[in-house]
Amino acid sequence: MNNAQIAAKFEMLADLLEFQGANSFRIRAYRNAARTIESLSQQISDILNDTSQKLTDFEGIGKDLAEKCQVLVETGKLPQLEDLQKKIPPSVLAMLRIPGLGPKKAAVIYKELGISTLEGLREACQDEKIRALKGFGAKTEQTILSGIDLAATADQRVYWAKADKLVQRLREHLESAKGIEKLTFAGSYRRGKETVGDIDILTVAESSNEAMDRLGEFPDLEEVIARGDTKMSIRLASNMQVDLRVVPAKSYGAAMQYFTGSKEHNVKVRGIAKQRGLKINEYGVFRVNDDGSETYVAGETEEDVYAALDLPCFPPELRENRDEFKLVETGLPKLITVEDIVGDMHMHTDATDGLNTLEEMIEAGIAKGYQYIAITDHSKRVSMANGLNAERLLEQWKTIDKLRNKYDGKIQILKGLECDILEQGGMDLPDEVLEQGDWIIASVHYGQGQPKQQITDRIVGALENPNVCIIAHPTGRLINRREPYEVDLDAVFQCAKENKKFVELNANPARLDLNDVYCHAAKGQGIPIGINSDGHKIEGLDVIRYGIMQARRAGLTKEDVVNTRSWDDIRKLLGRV
DNA sequence: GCCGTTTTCGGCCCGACTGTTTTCAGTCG
Repeated sequence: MNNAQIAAKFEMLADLLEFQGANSFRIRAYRNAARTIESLSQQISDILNDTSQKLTDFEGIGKDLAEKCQVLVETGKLPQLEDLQKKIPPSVLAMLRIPGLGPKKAAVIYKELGISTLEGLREACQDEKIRALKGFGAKTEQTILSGIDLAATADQRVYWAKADKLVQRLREHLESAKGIEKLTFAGSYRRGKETVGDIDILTVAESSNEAMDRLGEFPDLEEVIARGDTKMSIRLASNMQVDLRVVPAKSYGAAMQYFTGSKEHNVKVRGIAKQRGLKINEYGVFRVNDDGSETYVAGETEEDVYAALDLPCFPPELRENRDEFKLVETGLPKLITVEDIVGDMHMHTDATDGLNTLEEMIEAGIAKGYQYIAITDHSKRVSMANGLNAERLLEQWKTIDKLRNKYDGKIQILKGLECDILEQGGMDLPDEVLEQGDWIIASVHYGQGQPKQQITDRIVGALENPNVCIIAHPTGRLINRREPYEVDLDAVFQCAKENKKFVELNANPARLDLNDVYCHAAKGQGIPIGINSDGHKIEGLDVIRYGIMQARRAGLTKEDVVNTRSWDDIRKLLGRV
């Protein structure tokens, strides 16, 4: 049983306990543990087998949950969870996804009416049975009814890149309103998470009514969910929820801090404030006086808010309560920026499945101001993409030789290849061909469903090939679409380290592979990470910034990344000079 | 259920909005 599966069991247990009305802190403990487990770069099973480590060393995992992890790893089951599932049909949990219907109300519906499915709930609403329950009314019944269809799609999160397009439109729309003095998009969008579930907007405005009216005029609006004096929530036709908060200028920084999150980061910050006799909320930092009154200490800027707690202003990407508070002692890392990138080392041309010619891609690289690019078309196994055989590849490299004269002094053009790692293991093209290139990427495209050992052996084998420089998209995951393959990344990292090889952070917004947790782990091992576009057309080169966002979440600095260096320095890293 | 430089017990973040209430519980973020 892997970490994701263990975390899912704990989440399920938390859901069921919540439904039962259990102690809320106990429920939180399960959820915290699930989060911790999901962000571990090592498998729980490996930690259990390693006598030098204890599960209880990890935050949020105590004696009890460590034992439950062990039971899950050994048996794949959790007796406590199975007992609960016997009492509560899993289908009732679907009710919790209906906006406005939480565990308390759902429990009443289940207990009083015996309803356990969304269909049963729909019928009860239509028969006006829900409004008869204590604490319910006609309005609640209507909310539930119209929320049932939403429940199916409610927790769909969109790629950050897609959220960004929406944010730009919202920004333009709101900025044209009169009296909006400040405007920030907070939440997971600001933290640069790979996916975004809703949009949080924060403003300082002369009139909150005008700001809200303006949001109400947004063309994609489907419904206004709530609107009060300072807060408004709307749902767009795409089902995306947008929340707007209007705050006073002296609270703007505090509100930014508060609404940027993450929730877990803020819980920690609040705890630190409390230890110091301070209170922090979206309006500011306050000193709690002996008589119970409160004095405003800070709140105008985020820097002020953190400074009031003797904390540095954490970059939003680090605010996950992973290890950012521990980093304070040694100083926060200076996170990488788009400007640090001096080359792109993974792209395709129309020789295979790209849309633009070799020269067009080179010109695009020059337009980006890069020192170098690597042309890395597919190898022959990827027949669907018209992959290159030895003859066509060598022909392309000859052309590059000629183009190097033409573009001398403007950009370095590396002879590269994205060479397929074959299903049975081994590289798609022979070593005597590969060794004539500058930059060989190895990647898996076929046999993604193979067992862990087999697929790991293939990747490790590729890294041991002296011609290979880097593993592209090492887990193969596609966000929201395809799970990662069952690769043992510990073994991959170990091998990369021993052989002075690199791993890729593929910047395509659907891949972002490696993810933040594994990039952080690779950095910890001292393995350089290449952030590449995998562009299949000129505009495809623009995705680098999504990769940078992910890299920042992993705490990467310029020094951790391959293509912030000159090509000569990269060759040194590879031990080739 | 977790955690500890006041603590091994008694805390565990906190405010806005809605609906159903006559002062508050539930939900959400």
